[in-house]
Amino acid sequence: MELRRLQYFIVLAEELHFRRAAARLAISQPPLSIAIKQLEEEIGAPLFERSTKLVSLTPVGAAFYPEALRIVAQLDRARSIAQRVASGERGVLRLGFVGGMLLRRMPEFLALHRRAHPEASVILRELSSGEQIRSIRSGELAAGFLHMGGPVEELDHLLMADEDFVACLPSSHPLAGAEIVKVKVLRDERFVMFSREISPGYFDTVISICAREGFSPTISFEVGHWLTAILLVAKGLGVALVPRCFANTGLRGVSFVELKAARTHSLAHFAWKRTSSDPLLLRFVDLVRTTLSSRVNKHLSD
Amino acid sequence: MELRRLQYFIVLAEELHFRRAAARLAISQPPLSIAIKQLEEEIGAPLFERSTKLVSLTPVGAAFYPEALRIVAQLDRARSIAQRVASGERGVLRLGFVGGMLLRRMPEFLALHRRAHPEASVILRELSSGEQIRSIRSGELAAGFLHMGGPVEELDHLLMADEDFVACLPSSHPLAGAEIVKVKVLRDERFVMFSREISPGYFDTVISICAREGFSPTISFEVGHWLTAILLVAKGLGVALVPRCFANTGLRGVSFVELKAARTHSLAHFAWKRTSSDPLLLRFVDLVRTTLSSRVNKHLSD
DNA sequence: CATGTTGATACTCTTTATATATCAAATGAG
DNA sequence: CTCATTTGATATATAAAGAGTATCAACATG
Repeated sequence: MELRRLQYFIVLAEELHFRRAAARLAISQPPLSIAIKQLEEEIGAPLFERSTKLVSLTPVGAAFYPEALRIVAQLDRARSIAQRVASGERGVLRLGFVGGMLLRRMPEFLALHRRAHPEASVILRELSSGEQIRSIRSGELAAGFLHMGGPVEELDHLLMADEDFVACLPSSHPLAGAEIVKVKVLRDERFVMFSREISPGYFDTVISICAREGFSPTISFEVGHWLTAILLVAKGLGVALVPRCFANTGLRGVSFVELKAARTHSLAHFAWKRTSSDPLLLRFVDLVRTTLSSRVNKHLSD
Repeated sequence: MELRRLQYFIVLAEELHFRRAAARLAISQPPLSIAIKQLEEEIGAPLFERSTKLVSLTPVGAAFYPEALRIVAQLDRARSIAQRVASGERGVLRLGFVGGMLLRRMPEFLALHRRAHPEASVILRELSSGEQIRSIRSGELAAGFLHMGGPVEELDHLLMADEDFVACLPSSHPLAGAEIVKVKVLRDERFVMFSREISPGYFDTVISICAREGFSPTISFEVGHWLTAILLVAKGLGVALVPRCFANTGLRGVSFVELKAARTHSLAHFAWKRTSSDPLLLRFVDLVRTTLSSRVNKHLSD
């Protein structure tokens, strides 16, 4: 069953006149006669009753007409959906993120994206950086907010944040009110760390900060989520070294104190597959890039 | 947008492998590549991501796939509906009838038809014989149960009933209990008649029955519906001469008495347009014809 | 580095669709 | 009643599109 024949049928069913229908279709009359005949053969029954002076729909033709209309409508719908996905108006954007990104500019990017593409949806998955890299390369994720140790094959990335570390102390801690402390004064504290499995980069960075100051931290807890870590500190169960952005959590019971000469930074990245052609992703990358370069630092709360 | 391309797209989306998909489609691989390329041009965006070792759907292709499936499904549906209408399984049968036919075998035919074609629907319109003939010739009705004065151009018909007339008297009438009466004894009664406008054949027949007996009936009421006529008789407002089948109404207050030597019959017909090819009508004509010739006289109540 | 995949391309041939010209049947005007 | 006109169907030639064969470049594998 060819689509052209359906179009011919629809027009003829509306005109009930071969020559007029042919004119509307911008073809000559004979091919129309032939096409209708072929359609009737395929269905196995006449669709029109012809006399030299009158063309009318048979009951079969009358039943077929609305169905033919639906086919054409469905076809337009399919084309339109595909084109809207292609233009980035519509579609699904799968993004990974490590929890800390919620304290950086990620929510701002999401809000801008929603405003720019109200028909599009976003699926967020909280994953470690390593898992994100795997998922992005396999195509499971379109992009991710993560920490990259160095360049990764196939991935492009943007630097979202370059932050130094601050100490995260319970408010009850004697140093909680200090302006700035040396890392060394924390040598006898017990440390709450992100699990090395989840975030090896963070783990190693903290270890190296301490090592530079001449001690190896005593680890009381290794946790898998940043909220857990901060809460443990708030409960007085340890201290932590965290990127500065965590100072924005607003959680009670914790204080953040500048570290003297930490000299080690936390790099936050936005990364995606270089070869991807997903239009929504391309738009999102543009959005992130232009927003970052415009150096607007306001944070949208949602 | 050609349908074949859609089929190709669907198979390729499922196989994600040009050669396998081409094999499943029973074509060679190059035309498949070309067809997909054309489809992509029409949509305006790539549907597949190709590498020498891996074919995968782009987001556009993934969004297009279920829509393409729906198109094909809708197409099958359209074809199937048309074919079921063609086979008479499905469709609409528009029938006219004059009221009295409900007391003849018309309900039986309808019941048989419903049993034979449970998916088909029937639209019934109570119309005078003349209106039915016009509607059948114009195609508004497929057929009708009516009284035909004689052969009608374009129409075929079957004789459904050939009944003599009986007298319809109020139960309170002195002759109500009689076995048989002469028409002449009704000469001083007042007659309830079907309107000549609605049913000229009936009107003229009754007049001629009376005329043969040497009188002209006094008409008290002309009514448009058989129920009205019988009810008026039941209320004692007149008598009527009616085809025998009306004795089956079961209404209280009326008695039916045989007429001696009425010699005039009421012919009930089933008529349809000779040139019609509506499969449901053809089935129904067959049904009526075979049922009539099988001489089964039982009436189905529903 | 040779070999066997993959999908894309070039070219030919067949099929299909279309247009022009024409026909038979029916209608309407004179 | 006759002739011109209109209807949809048909015949034939031409142009477009589809499919097949052969081949290519890119990549993976041993």
